[in-house]
Amino acid sequence: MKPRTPHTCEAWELLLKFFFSQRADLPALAAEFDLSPVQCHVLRLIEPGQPVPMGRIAETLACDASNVTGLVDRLEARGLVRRQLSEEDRRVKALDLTPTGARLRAVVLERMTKPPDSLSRLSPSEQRSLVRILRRLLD
Amino acid sequence: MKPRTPHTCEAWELLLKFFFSQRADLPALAAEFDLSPVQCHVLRLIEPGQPVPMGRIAETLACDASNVTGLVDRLEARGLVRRQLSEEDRRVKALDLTPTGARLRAVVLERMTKPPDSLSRLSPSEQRSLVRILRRLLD
DNA sequence: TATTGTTATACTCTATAACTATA
DNA sequence: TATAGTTATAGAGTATAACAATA
Repeated sequence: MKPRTPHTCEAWELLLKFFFSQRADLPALAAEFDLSPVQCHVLRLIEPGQPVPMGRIAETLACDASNVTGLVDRLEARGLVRRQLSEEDRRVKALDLTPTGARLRAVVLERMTKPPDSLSRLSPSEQRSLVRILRRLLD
Repeated sequence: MKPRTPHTCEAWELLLKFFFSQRADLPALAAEFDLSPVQCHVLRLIEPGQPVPMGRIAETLACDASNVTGLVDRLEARGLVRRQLSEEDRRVKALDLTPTGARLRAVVLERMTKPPDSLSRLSPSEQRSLVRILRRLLD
């Protein structure tokens, strides 16, 4: 009896392999901006003008809330983010980008979203298929 | 004038999004075996019976060689890996798995390569396309 | 001289536990 | 009592620089 989805495991193995092959670039990329990979991640999570509660950052990073304190301390010391007290619930502190932070975020994202050469080498039709499949994957 | 590969950036954005959505699971997965994500990575890089020079680990991890010393110290203290002096070049120390390490590696890999549900939900033909494209990507 | 791995040092990331202020 | 964030503490990952042994 054949399994119903014989290619699932292979697809996952290939994705992992691709993931690991790209992973090595992230620290160097972050370092270009004097950021750690996690700091990049945090910057990415805050869209300008849309403050995010600190607890939500911890949740998305899947880390303890206490880490976010130090993480934000460092970003705030560099003038990239601001802590805002929430009106509704005064326990909550929401993070917003400073103008400097918003500019840096834009540059970092621009740099991060530059596709690797391997992707550019795919044919247009392969790229279209990949986009279609990834959209389904992320639903 | 249209760019030649209009879907490249979108494909990359989607891949990044997928990576980040999966990334959060790795620390928890590693923790199931009392390993850090990087320790998992190192275990993964050593195939049983095929010793790997420490320098090659540093290279693959894209980190400084000095980190590998401590990393391996901890794995060795747990009886998972062994340092072997190379015959040809006595400066080189090659890493090999102990029987315990080889067993743990197998279990970790088995667990890591279990595809996420989102992948299983793709149709067989979508999975075949994905595999084909990823193979090209990794060439 | 150059290279492999180690040591010393400093900083960041991470978790746990105890704490403060608010709900 | 419960929750959001902080502080204190400890362990692990990371880089730089100086070092030993070997090439």
